[in-house]
Amino acid sequence: MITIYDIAKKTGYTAPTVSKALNGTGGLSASTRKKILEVAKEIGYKPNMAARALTTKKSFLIGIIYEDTHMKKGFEHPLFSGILSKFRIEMENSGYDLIFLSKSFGFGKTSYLDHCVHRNVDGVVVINPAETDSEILELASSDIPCVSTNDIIPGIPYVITENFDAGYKAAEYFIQNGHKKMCYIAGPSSVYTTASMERLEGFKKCLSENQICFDESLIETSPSWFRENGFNAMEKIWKRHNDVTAVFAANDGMAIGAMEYFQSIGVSVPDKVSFIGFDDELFSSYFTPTLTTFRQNRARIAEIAAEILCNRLAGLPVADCVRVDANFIVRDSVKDISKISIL
Amino acid sequence: MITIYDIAKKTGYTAPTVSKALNGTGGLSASTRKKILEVAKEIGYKPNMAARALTTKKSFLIGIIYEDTHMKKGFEHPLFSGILSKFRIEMENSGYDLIFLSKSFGFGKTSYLDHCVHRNVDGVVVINPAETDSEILELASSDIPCVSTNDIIPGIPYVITENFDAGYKAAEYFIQNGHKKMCYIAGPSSVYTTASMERLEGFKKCLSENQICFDESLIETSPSWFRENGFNAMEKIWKRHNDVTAVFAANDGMAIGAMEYFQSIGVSVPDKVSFIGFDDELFSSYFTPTLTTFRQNRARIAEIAAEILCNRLAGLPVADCVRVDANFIVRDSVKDISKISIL
DNA sequence: CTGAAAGCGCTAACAT
DNA sequence: ATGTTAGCGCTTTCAG
Repeated sequence: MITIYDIAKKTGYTAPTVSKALNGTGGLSASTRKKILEVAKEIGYKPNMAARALTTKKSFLIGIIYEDTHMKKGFEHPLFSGILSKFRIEMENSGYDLIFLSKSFGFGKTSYLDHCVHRNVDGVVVINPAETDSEILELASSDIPCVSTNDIIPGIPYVITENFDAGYKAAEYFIQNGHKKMCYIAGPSSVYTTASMERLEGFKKCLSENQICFDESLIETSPSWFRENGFNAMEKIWKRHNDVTAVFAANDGMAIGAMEYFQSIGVSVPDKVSFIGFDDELFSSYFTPTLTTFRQNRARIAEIAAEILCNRLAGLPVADCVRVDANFIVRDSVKDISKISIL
Repeated sequence: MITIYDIAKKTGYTAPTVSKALNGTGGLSASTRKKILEVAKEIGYKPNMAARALTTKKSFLIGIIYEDTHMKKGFEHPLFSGILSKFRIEMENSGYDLIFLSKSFGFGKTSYLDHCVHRNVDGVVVINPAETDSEILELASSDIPCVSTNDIIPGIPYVITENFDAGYKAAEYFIQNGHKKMCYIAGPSSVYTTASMERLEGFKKCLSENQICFDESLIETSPSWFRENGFNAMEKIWKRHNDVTAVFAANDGMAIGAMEYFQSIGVSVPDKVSFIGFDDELFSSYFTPTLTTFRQNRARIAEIAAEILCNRLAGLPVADCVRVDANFIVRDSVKDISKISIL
C-alpha cells in the first residue's frame, strides 16, 4: 500500500505538506505542489478513505434506503430503479459512493441510524422505504442530512412527481375524448405515501370543473398495487356502474389487471372502456392495447435529490419540497368517443 | 460519538480489554466480558468501521460492478436486478455492506481497482459489466477476491445459468410439440458473455440428436438485445425460410419483437409460428400470446456467488465454476402441431 | 511556505 | 486475565 509517507520520502517533504498538496489546502508554493502531485501520480498513490474518514469525520458515503416490502419487484420497479441509477451517477460525480442501509446489518437487531453511525455515512437518500417505518423517523430527527424521492416524511426534504397535475391531466384527456362517466382505481396510501390520493384529487378537481358527477362509489381502493388487485377492483366498480367508459388506475399493473377483467367478461377494451395508467412499466407497451400512461421523470427527480443532498452536505439552504412533472404517454388504450356520442 | 474509551472509563477496564470483549477475542473472564457488553449496550456504543478498517485492513465492504452499457435497462433487468437483490441480502447477513464500483469515481480518470484500493474493498462481485472491459482484467489479476454472475472472465470464479441445457430443452419442447423446422435468434456474444452461443449449442445438439436439419441460414445474430432487433432478425430469417414453424430467441425482448414481425405481416402467432424466449421478463406474461420462456434462477445464483465470495474471503478453497439450471416456464406461445402434421 | 506534534478509534503484540 | 505500548494513514493545529 502506497501512503503519503512514500510520497514524502521520495520528494523530501513531510507528510503534512504532502497532505496539503494533495488536498489543495494550506499555502504551498506552486512548485512543491506540482512536484508532489507528479510523484503521487508516478508511484500510483490512492488515498485511503478509512484513514481520511477517521480524522475528518467525513466518509463520502451516502446511505440508500431501498427496501422492497410493498411492491415486491426488487430493483425492477421502473420508478425506483430509474431514480437509483441516475442518483448513483450524480453522487459519484460529486465524489460520493453509495451504500445500502439495512435495519439488520451485521449481526443482531440494529437500525438505519445505527448503520449510518457504523459507517460514518454523510447523508441518506430514501428511495423505496418499507411501508411504515419508525426507523426512518429516528433517522429524520438525527442530524444526518436526508432527502426522499417518493415519500413525504416529516423532517426530510422531498422530490416527488406532481401527482395532482397528472391526475387532472388524466381526467382532462378523458373528457377531451368524449368520456363522461369515469372511475378511479386507487392504490394503497399510507401516512407518508400519498401519491395515489394526490392523483385522485387532481382527477376530481378536473371533473368538478367540468360538471361531471363523481362520487365515492366510483372509487375502489386496492390493498396492494398488483395486477390482480386491478382485476378485483374493476369487478367491484363494474358491478356498481356498468356504464363507466373510462378508468384511471393509480399504476400500470392495476390498469392492466382491470383491462383483463373486461377481457374476461367479453367487454372490448378500448372500444367500450378506455384506460389510463401510471408509471410506464416496460410491459405497458407490450400489452394489447398498449397503455396510455404517465412516465415519472426519474432522471430529473434523481438529479434534484442529489443536488439537494449535496447542498445540505455543504451546509447550504435547500428547498424542503420540489415537485416534478410527469410525462403523459399517449398510446392506444383511450378511445375517442366524442363523435359517437354526438351521433 | 461513543467510543470504546467511554466503555473503558465506565467499566474501569482499558480500551484493549473492551475491544477484546466486544470482538470475542482474547481470553477474558466471563464476568468482565458480560459487564463490558452490558455497558456497551447501555450507552449505545456502535463500532466505527473506519477506525477498525484502518487497523485491521478489512472494511467489510464488497464492491459491485454493475454497469449498463449494453442492456440499457438500468436496474430493471430481471436477471441482474434479481441477483443484486438477493446477493445484497446474503452479504448483509454475513456482515458485509455493498458499494457500487465505478471507473470514474470522485474526480479524474480512475479504475475499478483504484476504487477498490480507495475504499479498502474486501471483495468484488461482477454482476453486469460493460461489454469489453480491460479494467476488469486488471481487477481479476489483483489479489482482491472476485466472483462473477454472468460473465466468464479469466481468473474469476463464476456462477452462471446452465445455458446449454436450456437450449437443449427448448429444442426438445418444440420437437415434442411436433415442430420440424426451427430457427434461432441470437444475441450478441463477446469474449466473456457467451450465454447466447451456449444456448444455441444446446439447441443444435438436440436437433441433431433428432435428425432435424439445421444450418447457419436458420440463425440470425442481432447486434443488440432489443425488441426491434428481434423484429429485424425475424424478417431476415423469414425471407430465407418462410416454412419455419418455431423460433427460439436468446431473450424475451427479441422474441416479442419477432412475434410483432409476424403480426405486422399478418401471420398468426402461435398458430403458424411458435416461440420460446429467455429471461422471463415482466412483460412476457402481458403480451398476447403470453410467452413461453426460461426463468434464470436469480436467487440461487446470488446465494452461490455470495457463498463463494465469503469462502474466498475466509481463505477457503472455492469452485471456479458453478452452473445453475434455469426454470422452463410454459405459457401460450408454443402450439402443438403434432396432430396436425399427422393428418 | 513548511515542519513538528498530536490525535481520530480501534486492535495487535507483547508484558505482566 | 488484564494492561502497556504502539501504530494503522491521514489531517489539523500550531511553530518556525
